[in-house]
Amino acid sequence: MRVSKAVMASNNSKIINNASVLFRQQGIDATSVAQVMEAAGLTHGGFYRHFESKEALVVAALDSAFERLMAPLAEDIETLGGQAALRRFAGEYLSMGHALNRGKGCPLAALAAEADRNQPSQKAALARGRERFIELLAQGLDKTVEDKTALATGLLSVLVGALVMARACEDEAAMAMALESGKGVFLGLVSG
Amino acid sequence: MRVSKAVMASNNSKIINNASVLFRQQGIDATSVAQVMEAAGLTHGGFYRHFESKEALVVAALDSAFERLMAPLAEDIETLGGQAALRRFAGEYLSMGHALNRGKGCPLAALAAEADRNQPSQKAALARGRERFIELLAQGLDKTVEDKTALATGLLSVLVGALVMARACEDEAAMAMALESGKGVFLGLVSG
DNA sequence: TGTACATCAGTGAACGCGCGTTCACTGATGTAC
DNA sequence: TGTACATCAGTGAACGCGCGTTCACTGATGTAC
Repeated sequence: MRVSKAVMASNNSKIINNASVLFRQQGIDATSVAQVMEAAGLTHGGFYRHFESKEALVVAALDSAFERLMAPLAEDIETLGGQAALRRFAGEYLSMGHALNRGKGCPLAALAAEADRNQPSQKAALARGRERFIELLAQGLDKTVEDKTALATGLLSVLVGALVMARACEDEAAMAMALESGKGVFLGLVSG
Repeated sequence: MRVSKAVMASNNSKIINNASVLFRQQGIDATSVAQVMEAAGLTHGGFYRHFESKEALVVAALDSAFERLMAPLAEDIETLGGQAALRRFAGEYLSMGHALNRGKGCPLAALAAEADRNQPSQKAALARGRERFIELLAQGLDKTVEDKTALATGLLSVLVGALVMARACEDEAAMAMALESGKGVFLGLVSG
């Protein structure tokens, strides 16, 4: 039956949040609309009162995941200063916790390869997140850096590459080495 | 009807090669057995004379893709020497051609995130390729490098990360910057 | 080398299944008076 | 503020579809004599 506007808004958030986690954990194609709705405590039939299609949900889930990943970095840049914020962010991004918890992690590492191949709207959401990410990293760089965007682009590649490779490891020692080597490269580049 | 052993072996190769390309182009889940068989000029029913399951084909296709990617590097290390071979390899790996041609490119960049989530045999094939890749890169490093495996691990992250991020770009300028910045980081690390 | 026959690679229809999406229905919500 | 009613969020069955896999069948291959 009909629910109040407040409940519907809450359900909408639940759908997006659960989808965001499930997509990153299992992949987009491997996650069904019914599964997302069940995780949100609803039945699958009601999905289309919230989104026009699964594709629209994917875009909303990607945007939400990017927002949650980057908000803390944006805040840290304000409060701690650029360099300290970048170092702290890299420490968290390249942590075992992040490598072992895809569902709450970086959407680029989890979904770039898949979303890339999907509909243009998904590829666009991905490219949007990637650009905001680079802007934010560039913002944290020292003023003396010549081409901030170029360096930030390189930093992002290091972060994403190290995380993806860490997750491709079968033992924790190799995983730790992938993360550590990435951290070393990142810090070396930031310090100049 | 029955075909000769030679024809069957040729068909087997065609199945693996076409699967290898299609998986990288479209993703594993998004590529059907029927599609692979059609690309090989066969009908889907005969698939199970060649492989026990789709999963077994995925493993064979991954192994084949890694072999084709790394064989030229192994050869170059022998003939050109380590440093020159690594520089040449990075130039090809981080080229627009590679970024635009997923189907014949690096299986780590195309499939790491997806194969990781699939059955253990697929994750193992991926980890196997990753390890061989690191060994080969380490082999190309200068003798003065302290921890070759650690550095090679970092190099691989840079390669894969830059390629994945380049493919996530919507315009070619951003794509070129992602590749170039990755190349810069890679060469800086190799030169010490 | 020639013949008779068992083998089995490839065919194409069929299977059960889960997918994204649609729809008639329900009943609480929100609104007009 | 109270009442009558239109709206619409959520339900659960149903849709067509493509998937991985199975199977009876075909007829050329490979082998035993």
